[in-house]
Amino acid sequence: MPEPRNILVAVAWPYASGPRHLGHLGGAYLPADIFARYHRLAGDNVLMVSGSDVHGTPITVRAEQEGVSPQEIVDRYHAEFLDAWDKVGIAWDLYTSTGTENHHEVTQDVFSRLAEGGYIEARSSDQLYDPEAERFLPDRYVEGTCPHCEYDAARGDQCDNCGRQLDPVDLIDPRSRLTGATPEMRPTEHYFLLLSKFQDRLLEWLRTRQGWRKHVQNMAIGFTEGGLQDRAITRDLDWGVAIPSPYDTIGDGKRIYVWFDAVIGYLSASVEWAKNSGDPDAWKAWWQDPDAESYYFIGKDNVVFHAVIWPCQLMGYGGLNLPTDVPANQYITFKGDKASASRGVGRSIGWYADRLEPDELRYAIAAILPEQNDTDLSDDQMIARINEELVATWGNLVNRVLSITAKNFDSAVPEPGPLSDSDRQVIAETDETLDEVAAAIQRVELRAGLRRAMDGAQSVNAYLNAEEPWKVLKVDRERGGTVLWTALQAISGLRVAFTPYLPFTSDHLGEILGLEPVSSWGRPELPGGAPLGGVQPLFTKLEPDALDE
RNA sequence: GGCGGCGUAGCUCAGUCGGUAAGAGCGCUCGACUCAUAAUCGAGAGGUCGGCAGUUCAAGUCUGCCCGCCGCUACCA
Repeated sequence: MPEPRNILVAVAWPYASGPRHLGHLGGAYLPADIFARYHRLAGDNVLMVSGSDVHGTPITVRAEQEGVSPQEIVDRYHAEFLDAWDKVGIAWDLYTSTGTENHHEVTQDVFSRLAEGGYIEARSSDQLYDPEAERFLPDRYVEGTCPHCEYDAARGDQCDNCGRQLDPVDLIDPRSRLTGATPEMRPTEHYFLLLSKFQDRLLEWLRTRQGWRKHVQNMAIGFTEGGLQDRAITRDLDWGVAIPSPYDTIGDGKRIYVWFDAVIGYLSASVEWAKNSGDPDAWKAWWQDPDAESYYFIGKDNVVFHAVIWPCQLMGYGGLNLPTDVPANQYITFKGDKASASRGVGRSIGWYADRLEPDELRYAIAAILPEQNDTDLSDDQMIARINEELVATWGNLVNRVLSITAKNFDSAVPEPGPLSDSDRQVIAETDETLDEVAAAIQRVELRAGLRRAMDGAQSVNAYLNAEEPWKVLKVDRERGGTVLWTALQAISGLRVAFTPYLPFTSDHLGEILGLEPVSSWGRPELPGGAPLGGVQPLFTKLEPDALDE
């Protein structure tokens, strides 16, 4: 057995400003879960963390629109996310939020350390100020008429009508979203992260990464080559992590802004997990041991934050591991449109989880993970994949073997006679399948891994068609029983290969076969004579209208 | 506008360093089987690899231009 590896599975922090949809599930949460489940079975020490991102202006804007506190918005969606992870089986070691005291402390520590290292400094700039509310306004708090399309409710950062990036000073007839007052420019002081100081080191690091997805590496290198600009990390807000002493002297009503603290969540969540585990230093095995590995599962819109800015923060802090890989996914689109909860494209994870068995949902998404390209998905395609691949190939294989065995051998594993070459070959192929699925998952080629497992199931179906045990049993009971014994061994192996993808039915199948939950990456042998549970389908075939509301 | 990614069979996608005759799954057609959730297995049809031009003995792969989609463009994260 190889030495266990310490593997940090860091998953994008969902923004608690609205429901998350299948694009998020396929972009980050499901691939991370598959990857983490595999490594746990392979005996590695996995720490998989994430949490709800509770800061940022979309949350405060929404709260003001609804007339509630930001915390109420956050609590609502945090609870929804927890429910979704439970239903879909996303098995976190810790799912927390950026609203914890621990997160604030860790963020402040990172801030202070970077400031001590000379990587953060205060600068003054002119910002829009609301004279009635007596506060500075983030871009999103300013609205007005878009200079491009004349849409009259364009936000200061972007026009929702024509989609263009805006600068709030370009807005025609700008007004404060708080009071309607006309904003004026006033000087204000903020802290800047001096990204420019990391430019050369970062570029050298990015250029030497091995095995990264091409689009991720190129995007990060291209962005960095364009010149890293120092970037403000505080805002005139009262919702966010407080600026730590002695740096809290640049004026009232300022907080550390969300993009700086959100990525720190990976570290703070690891620290929180360690505290909970009873060993407050336990997180160091994933962050300070140079042999530890870290994989960041995110969508492609987040590449710059995870492959450029977060590594800079880590370099500046010192002594912490940089990402081993950032296997960012592209997008799942729905009939060509990017999924977007705010635009009503693509329904929430919970909506699907209420209508599909969790493993059916997991299969439908895992089979089309957008690892290289944007991938289009529709409800009809999901149903077709579930029925025609998952149910027909894997579900039916299990069902047909268990059915014949139950009828002919009184629901027990048959005692095998001498094995033929074809018997040995099917079992050997199953073991190869396990190896190849493992290799694919380690390369974070999760679609390919699932495909390989399905190929394994097809091989066993072909073996059964060739051996025809239902005929053989009528003339040679021992030989027929040997074929079924062989098929059961193969199913036992394939079950393990499918476990990272289909954990619920893996457990169910284990109960039927009289096996413990899968705990290692290898094929458990089913001894002749072992009792089998009742025959029941692993999956239910879906009606064509199963997702029609 | 600038930077990056992508465009391959009806659908969803693989194609490494340029190299037999372009691949998979699903769908479709035909055949076999009838243990199994009308499931399974086998065979087959189906592609001017977005377009044009170029480099090369050889281009899906390299170069240029064009068309289309997506992301980033530093106050969404």
